[in-house]
Amino acid sequence: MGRVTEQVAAGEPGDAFDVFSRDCPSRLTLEHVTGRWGILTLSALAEDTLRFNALRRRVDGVSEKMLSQTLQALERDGLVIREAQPVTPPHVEYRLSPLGRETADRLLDLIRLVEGRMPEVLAARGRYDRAR
Amino acid sequence: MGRVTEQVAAGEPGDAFDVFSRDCPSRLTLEHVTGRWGILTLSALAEDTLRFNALRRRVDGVSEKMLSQTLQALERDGLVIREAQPVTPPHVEYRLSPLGRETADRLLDLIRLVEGRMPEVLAARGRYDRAR
DNA sequence: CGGTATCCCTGGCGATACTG
DNA sequence: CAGTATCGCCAGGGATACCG
Repeated sequence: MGRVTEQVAAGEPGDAFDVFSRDCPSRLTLEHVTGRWGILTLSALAEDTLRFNALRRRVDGVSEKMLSQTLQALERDGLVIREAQPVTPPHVEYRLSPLGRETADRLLDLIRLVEGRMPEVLAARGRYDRAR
Repeated sequence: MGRVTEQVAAGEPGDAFDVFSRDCPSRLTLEHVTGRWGILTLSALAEDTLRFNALRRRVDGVSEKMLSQTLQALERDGLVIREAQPVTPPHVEYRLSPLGRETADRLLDLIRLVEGRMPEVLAARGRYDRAR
């Protein structure tokens, strides 16, 4: 189930890029998307097209360097589109590509679930910690 | 939008745990879930209840230490249930809690999307790299 | 404004060895 | 089998300074 090594049956195209195998490129992309700053960046851009510093304010705690790196990785993977207008002062906007939007939708689903169930999580933590 | 600091309006319970703010506990849980090994562990357990070493084999590349740490964090957050039978040799099974299953479902959605769109991603990378 | 370059250091992580 | 303990590396990431 899901462990195709050589060729892919037509109709199951996903199996060619199985994230469960160590050096599949899909694992790297998944890490860009679900990384500490990637997930928050994509989710922020799902709400709005944003400029660099606006994004930096929205993603609380991210450094300039990490935001820059994150955006570059996401742009390279084709999830984020960078639009620079050659004016002074510079004006650069970041927005989601169609694929970026589909990805962000999934991430938002996940975030909403986690946020909404935090009371349950906190209760579980209490029980776990008390048990030792 | 989404930035409640003190109290929550009834009917918008998610906003109490906004992942966008730096020290919200939900951000930590989200990192456990979407972390490098967390996402793969949860996804593996979505297919099957698994024992430690079976899990280790399924999540290609994970070390014993990291798998152990990952499982502890997920158990503490109430996403994974650890069931130990006191026999020799030890027999321990890991499975998803109801919340763990809901979470894993979202992760699988995301994984399937990324896996299925890798050709698109790879093409974007090619374009990006050629442009410099 | 929108970044890149540099420095520096912590802690994430792998490797190895050991235990019940 | 199912882990814990210990060590040590190096890359992820923060802080700061600087550039177009």
